[in-house]
Amino acid sequence: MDDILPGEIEKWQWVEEKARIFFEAAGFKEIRTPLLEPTELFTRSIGESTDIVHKEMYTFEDRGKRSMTLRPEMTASVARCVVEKGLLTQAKSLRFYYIGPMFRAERPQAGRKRQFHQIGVEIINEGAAADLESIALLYKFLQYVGLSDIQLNLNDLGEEEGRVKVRKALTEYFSKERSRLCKDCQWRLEKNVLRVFDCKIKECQPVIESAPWENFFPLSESFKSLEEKLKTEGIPYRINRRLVRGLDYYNGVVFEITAEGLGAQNAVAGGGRYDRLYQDLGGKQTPATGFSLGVERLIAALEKSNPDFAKLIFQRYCYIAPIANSPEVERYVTDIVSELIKRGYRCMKTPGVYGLDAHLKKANQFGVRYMAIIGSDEAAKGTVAFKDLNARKQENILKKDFLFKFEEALRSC
RNA sequence: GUGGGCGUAGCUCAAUUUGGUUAGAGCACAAGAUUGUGGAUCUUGGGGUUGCGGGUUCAAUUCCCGUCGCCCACCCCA
Repeated sequence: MDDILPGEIEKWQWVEEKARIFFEAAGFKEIRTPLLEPTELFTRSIGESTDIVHKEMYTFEDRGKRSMTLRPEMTASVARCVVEKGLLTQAKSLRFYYIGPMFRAERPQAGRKRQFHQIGVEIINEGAAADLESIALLYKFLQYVGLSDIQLNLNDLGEEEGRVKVRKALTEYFSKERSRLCKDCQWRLEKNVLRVFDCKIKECQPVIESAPWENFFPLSESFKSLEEKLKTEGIPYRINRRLVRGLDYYNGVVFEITAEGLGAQNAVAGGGRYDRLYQDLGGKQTPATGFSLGVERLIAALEKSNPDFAKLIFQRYCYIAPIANSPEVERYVTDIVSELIKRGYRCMKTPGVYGLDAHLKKANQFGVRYMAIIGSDEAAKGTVAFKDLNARKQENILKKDFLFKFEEALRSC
C-alpha cells in the first residue's frame, strides 16, 4: 500500500476535483459509505465464485466476533445503503458518484496496489437508456480530463431468462470437454460457467473457441440500439464477446476502457448493468448500471499521454514569495493571500525563506508558473511584482489590480 | 496462490565478478560568504548496524542458508 506525498497528491486532488465538477454537473451526488462492511455483503453480491471473494478480500473478525471485510469495491455498499435507508421510496431513480479507497489482497504489480482508489458512478432504478448515459458519461469524463488514446470494449451478457438456458447448455458443453480444461476452469464450471470464457490459459482456448457462444448469447435488441446511439454520439467502441467481467452480479451490457502505456494492467475503467443485485441483497427488483475507474491508473495514463500533466496542475497555483522578513511585509502578504483564497485560488508558500533565488528554485521545483514577489518596496508602494516564470516576464502592478491580473493570467493558460 | 528480479546515505547509483585499509560519487539537506530576478557559485558540514538473522572465514557489502520487504509478470481486476 502506498503513501501519497506532496508533489503527487496535487494530481489526485486535481482528478478528484474534476470528477466532482463533472459528475455533479451531470446530475450525480456524492455518496460515502464505510470502508468496513459485514463480509456477507460482498459474498452475496460479488459472488462466492469470484476471485475477489474467494482469494482477495481482507477479512477478519471484529471484537463482536462478526466477520468484517475491507470493501473490495463499492457498488455493493451503495446498494446496501440504498436498501437500508429506503432511498428509492423517496425518488424514482438515483444517481450517485463516489471517490475512495478499495482493498484487495492481490500480489501487487504495476498499476495494482492492495489499497487502490476508485471513482465510480451508479445509476439506480433505470433501464436500458441508462446504459448509454453511463458509457457516455465515462467516455466524456475521460475526454474532459484530457485522456485520449483509449479503447472502449463492449459486450452483452444477456438477460436473466436467457441466461438460465445458456448456463445449462454451456454446462453441458463444457462438461463433455472437462478433461481438456485447466483446473481453474473445472472449478469455474461448477461455480459459474460463464467465467470459463475469462480463462486465458492456452490449453483451454480451443475448447472455448468452439463453444457455440454466438448462439447462446445473441446480441439483444437493446444492445443493438445502444450501438446505434453510440454511433450517433460519435463514441467509438469495439465488441468483445469474451468480455465477461469477474463480478457475478453483472448482466446485459458490460464494458471496459483500456488505455496505452500502463503495462499489463491496462483497464482504466469498467462497469455494466446489474439488475439482480438489489434482490440478492434483499431489496426490490431494481435495474441499475454503473462503472468505476482506477485513480492510480487514470493518473498514470494521463502522465503517459501528456508528459506535462503535472506542470499543467501546478501552473494554476500562485507562488507567494516574500523577500523581506519584516512585520510590514508579512501583514501585506497575509492580505494578498486572504484575497486570493477568498476567491478559491490556490497559493503556495515556502515558510522561512526570504531569498529570491531560493523562491525561484522552489517555484521551479514544483513547476509553478505564477509568482507574487513582495518585498519592502512593494509593501511601501502598495504594489506586487507579478512574475510569469514561463514567459520570463515580470510586471509591477497595484495591489488592488493584482487579483484581476492573476485571474486574467489563469484564463490564458 | 505461482514464477522471475532486486535490497548499499533522504533519492539515483558505484565498490561485490576474484572476500582484504576508514564503503564512495552526484543530487538533496544544513551552516557561512556573495546575491531584489532564472533558481546559482565558493567554502564547510551532517548523514550508513551495506534490509534483518544466522553460518563459513584470520577477515563478509562481497560466499552460503533462512527471513522480511520491494519490483515485474502470471492469474484477476479499476
